[in-house]
Amino acid sequence: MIDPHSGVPRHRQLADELRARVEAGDYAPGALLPSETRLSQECGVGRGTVRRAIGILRSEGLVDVASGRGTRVREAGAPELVKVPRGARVRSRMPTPQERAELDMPEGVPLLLVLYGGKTKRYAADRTELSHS
Amino acid sequence: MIDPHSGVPRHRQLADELRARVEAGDYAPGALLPSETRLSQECGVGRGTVRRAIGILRSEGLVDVASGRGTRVREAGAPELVKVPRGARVRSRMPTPQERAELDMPEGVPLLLVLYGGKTKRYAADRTELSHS
DNA sequence: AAATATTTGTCCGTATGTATC
DNA sequence: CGATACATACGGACAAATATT
Repeated sequence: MIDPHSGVPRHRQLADELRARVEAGDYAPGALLPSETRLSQECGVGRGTVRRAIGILRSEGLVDVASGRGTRVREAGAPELVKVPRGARVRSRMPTPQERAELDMPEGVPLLLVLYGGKTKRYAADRTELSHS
Repeated sequence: MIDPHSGVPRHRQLADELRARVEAGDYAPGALLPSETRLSQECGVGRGTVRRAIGILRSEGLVDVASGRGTRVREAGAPELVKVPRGARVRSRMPTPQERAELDMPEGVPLLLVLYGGKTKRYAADRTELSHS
């Protein structure tokens, strides 16, 4: 449960708790989490605190939140394999909102950047795996 | 400036505005952004709204917030080059809090995962560039 | 089809604590 | 010490999206 005097902020405690439940399979992929109001009541914290906790899981790419529907554990799809040419460089960073829109990426998912010959190719990291061969 | 009637939430408008200023070099890397109270006054929004906007930039890895000091544009350090063996696979995702601590990563920075021979090596994406040669 | 309930999204105001200058 | 600035947290109020009846 949440301990207000532990020194750890409550929204972090709650995020840790929910993350543990997800990783333990307590909430399966695709399953709905309890509503914000419910979690607020059951955990004895304000709704804003619940939203912050869920915001953390969102930015970690662990859950998907949809207005009016609720919060679901994100399902991991099999990644597409992309071959990278020899000598290419690979980096990673979070996408700009524009890139997110263009590649139709959910929140909390990083970009994979392949730099080669002065050009840069972008891939959504939740759908892509790079291989060099 | 911020238009309360544009349909776009104010904290998003402000985040877009600040991001644009950063990318335009208006706030240089290492420079301090205006304080939350200042932004709040100048933009005519609540301080909570300012904090949410800055929170977005934080999760994008664009700025660093330090208690009592202010909000700074993150400086991009020269990345270390890591060589990747042939046949290895590369993925990327956001780190768990534990991984963040172990690798001493700031917020909003993804992980680079190199999978090779059943093992997985982790790198902080803001300090690492992968190459195969 | 329509009304209602549920759930998330936004915004505000306020209060308290902690770190820095 | 005081002033400034960020961090956390709560509460209330609506709005918007979706689900349900």
